[in-house]
Amino acid sequence: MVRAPDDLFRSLGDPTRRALFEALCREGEQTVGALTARAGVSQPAVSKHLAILSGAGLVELRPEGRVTRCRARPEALAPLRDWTREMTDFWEGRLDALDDLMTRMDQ
Amino acid sequence: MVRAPDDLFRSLGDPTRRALFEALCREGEQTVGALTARAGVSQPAVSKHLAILSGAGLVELRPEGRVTRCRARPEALAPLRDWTREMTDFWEGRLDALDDLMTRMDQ
DNA sequence: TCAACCCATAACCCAAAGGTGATGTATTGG
DNA sequence: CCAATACATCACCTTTGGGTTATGGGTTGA
Repeated sequence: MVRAPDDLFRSLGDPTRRALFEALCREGEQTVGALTARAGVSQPAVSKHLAILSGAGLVELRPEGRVTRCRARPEALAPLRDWTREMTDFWEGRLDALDDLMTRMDQ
Repeated sequence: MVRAPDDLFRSLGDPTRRALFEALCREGEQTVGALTARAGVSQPAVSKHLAILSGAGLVELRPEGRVTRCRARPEALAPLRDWTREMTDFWEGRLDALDDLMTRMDQ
């Protein structure tokens, strides 16, 4: 089993990166320049963040002429969803087991 | 709208903390000492991580005599689940809108 | 009571991460 | 063809974060 969620959590842990990803999800494809305009940080910072998001599979970077178009890949969130569900399931599984135990003890 | 997921992503971004949280979800309540035994880091490090997890609401610390019992609170993952769903919904919403546009253009 | 135990806190170190400005490299409009 | 544009990369700085050892404060068994 891979440590798939690791890169995801790490990438989305930074508020600037989360904001970039959110903007792309909400508003669709945008260029690096457009993202930089509202990011509140410099263009190199945005480029670096986008590279990290791209590395985690969360963003696709598509160079096109002299601009680079960026689009979100929300499918990449799947391992994260799976992980949270797994954690909750473990928890509820243990509760069920406890419940069974109590029931058997009652008899 | 609060930025609730921020603390969650940050907390779970560290592999050691993720492992602690996972252990508590899988195996239920444990003392700090028991967690330290397999954490691969020192006891102070574990205590610090647990404090962070507790701050994010992911873990409940219950001092009891001279031990401190720790249990996971998977309910705290809810904002994370909501956020991922929101991001996916935005994405699909935009796809639907695009679909509608195409349909209308076809006519 | 007192020694052993469990844990939190303090003080500190070091690597990693996020930020910047400067610069390089294609690309394109005029 | 040349100047401007868009972005990546470089070199560097500062802060943050995770790690450690040392220590202190409560709790408990002997």
